[in-house]
This record gives sequence, C-alpha cells and structure tokens, in this order.
Amino acid sequence: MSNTIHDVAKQAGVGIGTVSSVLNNSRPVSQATREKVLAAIDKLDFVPNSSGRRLSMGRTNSIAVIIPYFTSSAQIERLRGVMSVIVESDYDINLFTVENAPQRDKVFQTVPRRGRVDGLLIFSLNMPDKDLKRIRQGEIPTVLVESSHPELPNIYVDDIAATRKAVEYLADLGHQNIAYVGDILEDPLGSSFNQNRYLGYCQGMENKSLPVHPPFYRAGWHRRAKGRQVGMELLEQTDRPTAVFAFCDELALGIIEAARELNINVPSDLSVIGYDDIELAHFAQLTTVRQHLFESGVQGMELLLNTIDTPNYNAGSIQLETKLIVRQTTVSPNQ
Amino acid sequence: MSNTIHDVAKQAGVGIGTVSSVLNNSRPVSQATREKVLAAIDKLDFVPNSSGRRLSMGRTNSIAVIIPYFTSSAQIERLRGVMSVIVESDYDINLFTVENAPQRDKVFQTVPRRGRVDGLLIFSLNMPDKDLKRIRQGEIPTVLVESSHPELPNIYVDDIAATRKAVEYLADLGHQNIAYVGDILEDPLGSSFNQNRYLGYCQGMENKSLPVHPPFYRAGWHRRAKGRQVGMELLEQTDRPTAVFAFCDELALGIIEAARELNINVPSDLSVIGYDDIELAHFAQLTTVRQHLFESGVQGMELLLNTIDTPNYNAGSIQLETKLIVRQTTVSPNQ
DNA sequence: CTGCTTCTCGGAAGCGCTTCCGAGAAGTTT
DNA sequence: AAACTTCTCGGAAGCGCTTCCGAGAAGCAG
Repeated sequence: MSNTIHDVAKQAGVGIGTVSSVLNNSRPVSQATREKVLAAIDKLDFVPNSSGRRLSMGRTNSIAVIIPYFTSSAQIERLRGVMSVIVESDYDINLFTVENAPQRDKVFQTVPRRGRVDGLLIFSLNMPDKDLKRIRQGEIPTVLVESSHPELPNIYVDDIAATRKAVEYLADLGHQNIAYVGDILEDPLGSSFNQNRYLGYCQGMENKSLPVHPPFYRAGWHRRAKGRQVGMELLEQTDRPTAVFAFCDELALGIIEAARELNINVPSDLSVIGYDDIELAHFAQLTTVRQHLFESGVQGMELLLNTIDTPNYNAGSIQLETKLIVRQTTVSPNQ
Repeated sequence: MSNTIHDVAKQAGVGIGTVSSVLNNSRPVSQATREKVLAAIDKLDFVPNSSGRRLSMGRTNSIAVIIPYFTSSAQIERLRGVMSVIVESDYDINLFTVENAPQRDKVFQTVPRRGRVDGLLIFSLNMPDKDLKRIRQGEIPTVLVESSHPELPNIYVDDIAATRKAVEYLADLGHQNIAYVGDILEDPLGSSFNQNRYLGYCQGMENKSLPVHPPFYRAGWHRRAKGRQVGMELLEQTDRPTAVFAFCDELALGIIEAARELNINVPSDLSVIGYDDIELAHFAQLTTVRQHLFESGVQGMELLLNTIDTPNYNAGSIQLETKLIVRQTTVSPNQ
C-alpha cells in the first residue's frame, strides 16, 4: 500500500497539517521544518493520493473532452490542439468518445457533475436542453467546439459561408452539375455541421442559379473507404456530376479513389473539393476549405481554463477563419 | 451544490446505507424500499459523487493511457482501438501525451499511483527501472504496447524481422543503394522501435551483401512535412539512393513529395516503402509494412482490463503479425 | 407464547486529504 | 518583568461515499 500523509508526518516528526502546508504552500512553515518534511517526502517517495485530495478540495483537476466521430482526422487534429495546451497545465484529460445516441446520453447524464470533472469541452455535439440545464445548475464550466449555443461559450466556423464560397468557386469555373457528399441529414448525434455545409451548398447553387439535383446528394460518413463506395455510386450514374463538394477531406480522397478506379480523370473529368485541410490533403494536392483545426482545440481549451480559473470570466464566442485552398483537383470542366 | 447520498436518504425516508445498497446492489433490499429509493434518486437527479466513491472504495475506475509521438497517425489508430473497448467498460480514460523527457518523467513519477488510476497502458515507451520498481511495488497493473519488458505484459511486433524483409524485398528487386529514414538513434524518450527498424535494415542489407552507407541514414521524425525536408536533402545528393525505407508512412509520403518536387519519378526512379499502413497509405498506393495498429490498442486494453479484474491473470505477451503490402511505389530500378 | 433463525436496514467508522481553530513558543514593547 | 503581538504548528472536523456491526422486525418451530 502507498504511503499516506500520516506516514510522512510521522517520519518527519511533525503533524499532518504541517505536511499539507508544505505540499500546498498554504501557510508559512519555518525553513527547518520544511526541510524535514521535504526529506521525509523524498525518502518515502510520497505523492498525495488524488482521491483524497479531490474529495477534500471539492475539485478534481480534470477536464472531460467529449468527442464524436473519433475516426475523423479533423477531430484528432482538434484533440492535438487540446493536448498541447493541457500538458502545460495541472489538469488531466478524461477522454470520452461518443459513437451513438445512447452513448452520448449516458455521457451527458453522468459526466457533467460536480466531483466528476471541473470542466467540459464538447466537440461537434449540440446540447439537448435537458442536459444543458444540469450544466447550468451545477455550474460546471463548459465550452463547445464546432457547435454553438446562445448560452455557452464556443469556438466555431462559418460553415455555411465557407461551403457557399467553395461551391461558387466551382460554379465560377464553369461547373453546372455539382454534387454534395456529406452525412445523412438528420444526424442521430445532433451535430449540425453537415446541415450547415449542405445549406451553404444550396445557397451557393441558388446564387449561381444552378439546380440542386437530389441524386447528387450522398451520405458517406467520415472515412475514405466509405467515400470510395459512395463515390462509385455517384460516378456510375449515367448523368454524373462534373464536380463534387465533399464535407470532409477523407471523403474527398475516397471519391478521388473511386474516380481513379472508374478511369475518370481528376481534375480534367471531375473536380473535387474537400473540407478541413487535413495533413494529407497537401500530399494529395486536394483543393479544400481550410479550417484551423489544431487552433480550435487550443482556443477551446484556453477558453475553458480561463472560465474555470477566473470566476466571472466573460467567455464569449470565437469565430475562426476559413480559407479556400486551391490545389490541383479543381479545374474548369471539359467542353 | 449537487445532491448527496444524505439528501437521497432523507427524501426516501431511509438510511444512507440503504441508498448505497441499492446503488451498488451490495446487499438485499426489500422491493418496497428499493422503489422508494429509486424514486428519490430519480427525483433529485442524483449521481454518486465520484470523488467520494473513489476514496472509500480505494479504486478510481480510470485508466491512464500514456502516449508519446501523439502527432503520429499510428498512435492515433492505436488509441482508436483503445477507445473502442473502453466504451463498453465502466472505466474512464485519462489521456497523457508525452513529448519530451521531462514530461515523461513527470508522468511516470506521478501517475502510476494508487488512488490515481487503476491501470496503465503505455505506448511505445520503455520503462526506466526506477519507475518500473514503483509500478511493481504499488502493484498497479500495467501493459505495454509497442514496447517490451521481461516483467510486464505487452503487445509487440517483430520490427526487426519486418524491416529486414522489407529491405530484402527491395534488394531482390535489384536495388543496391537503399536509404533508411527514421528518427535519431538515441531517442530521448527511450523508444526502441527506431533502433529495431534500423537494426532490421542493417540485417537486411547485410544478408544481401549490400553496404550500409552512412549518408543514407536520415532522421526525420513522424510527420510528412519533415519527411519532405529530409527527402530533399537525401535526394539532392549527387550519389542518391534508388530506394528508400521510411520507418513510418507519413515520412514515406513526405519523401514522395520531395521526389515529386525534384522531378524524380516514383517508382521508376525511386522506390519507397513505408511502415504502418495507415489509412492514407492505400490512397497513396504506398508499398508498406502493415501492422495491426487498431488491433494493438484493442488487445492492449483487453489485456489490461483482464489483469485488473482477475487478480492472478497470467498476462503474457502477445505478438502481432506484420505483412508487407506491395502497392505501386516499388519497382525494379532503371538499368 | 417462547426462543430461535432470517430479513431488513440505520448509521458510525474510515478512506486520505485540506482547512481552520487554537495553543504554545518566540519576539517585542513598555 | 509583564503584557502584548507574531510565528509556528498540531490535530479535529469534514468532504461523500462504502462497509459493516448490530438492532429491530418478521417468520418459524416447538
């Protein structure tokens, strides 16, 4: 069994209060006593039991990060941003991945509790009002990333405008048959980025007086293999599109694979735009909408830490920029 | 403030012991009482405070996962495997990323403690003996992934043989000038996979009577951009290699980018082999050594959970297979 | 009705820590 | 030297839970 603060106190010949004081610098201790205590701590290789500390202090020093679509590169990149700031802090990260509605509900019901974590960082999920109420009542600081809510601080991106511009770019190149590949519209986890991007797509098409053609909407989830499969379906249609907007880069790469397989040349026979600008988009020379994923994790976590540490921190919302990065998968269509 | 077990007890008109009993099914409770308690729990939206529970039970229900090189796709894929098994369990994940020696030391010194976590899953790091002693003394169950130690259960891969075979494959294609791109040999974090792969490379070269040419050893870390830079250096040499083994796929892709930039055709002018078979290797048609990354996370976590739950579980080591996946970045050299 | 066993349950003790009250020592002033 | 003030520190109380002792109720046999 590990040593406790009592062992240290006995070893140093002092009281437990004194040991606690030197551990936390919570009250002045004479130099001589401090040294005795430090020597005892060192000798016994003592580290305070975190459960005891949590209970008596009423804080946990840990933060929950809740992440759906954990298979997506974009989420991972955000998480990297989160970790880069957390290593500099005293907080631990509790990682919760969420794949379906029951998992999400369980997490939302049990995790945002006093004594469980000191803060919540939620990626891409919209908060059901019931769970939100609990967060507000328990006053556990919460920040949303890639999601927004009038009452909660968040980091977001103007998905609609970004997608609209990407689609308009395709239209300006001369494309008329532009497909949208995303996720199913009524997302069971309650994320809204797919709806937003689809909305942006519709707006772009409308602005350019192009028709939104239902067979050109495809749901393909977040991975390349799925994109390839959906790409095959899409491109095997007799009346196939000349350009595709994919709501994430993985999907875009899958579509390029499908095209390759069907001997459809990208970009001369098919233009493809992705979204996110993940690491590999550069390798693939993919035209895409860059959003600052790593940065979103950094900012989200910094916002959360500030909210936790400074009681009345006025945590507003932060909008991150996007930028269309034109590479080599988009050109004007063949005449 | 949240409700406590006392509030529930009062609300239900029973004692706290009874509430605890129905929460944990730890002793029989009459149907009538149980229903009163459940109603009170429901009404007060009560979830037991985890800090209190941790302290009194002496277990934390959480597991630390310690991950270096968090920017690498391979580690992420392992983590995905870990998360896929953890969601089915009652454990939480505490995620620790480690980027340098001080961080590693701090984590090894403070995390493997009773009252902190119930188990440790360590990726890719070798345990210093001093820290290992603490783990053994405190008897906190530990499993290593991509690392091995005579006293600790682990999940590993025969890096040496896998690399040797990959290099021999290149030699058999007719390559004589084969470069190795990996990390610096004396890794400050104390991982051994780079050494092992380099050793495999040397063995392969020796088996085929090929010289190990020092300028053909390059250290490039784990990301594409770095691989591109190292690739430039390597390929701008007057006497450049005709084939490259890269110790991870990201690096291999970076080298292909460098070649592209220097107008060196892959594969006809330069063959490239990677390692890991990450998601995007398929897209890039990269010849690579496949290891079962996701599976390594799954198995590591399952092994750990078994070790925690069944006291004398005989957790041995598990070797995972590798396989050379030949795609389109390797051919015989030009005559 | 008595003496036994079996059910059911209340609540004190204790997990390891921090906080805080107050006691004693040391230093200062008059 | 007495009366303060200031330092220093011991250890009880309490954080919210689980466990466990033992008490009372209920059931049963004689």
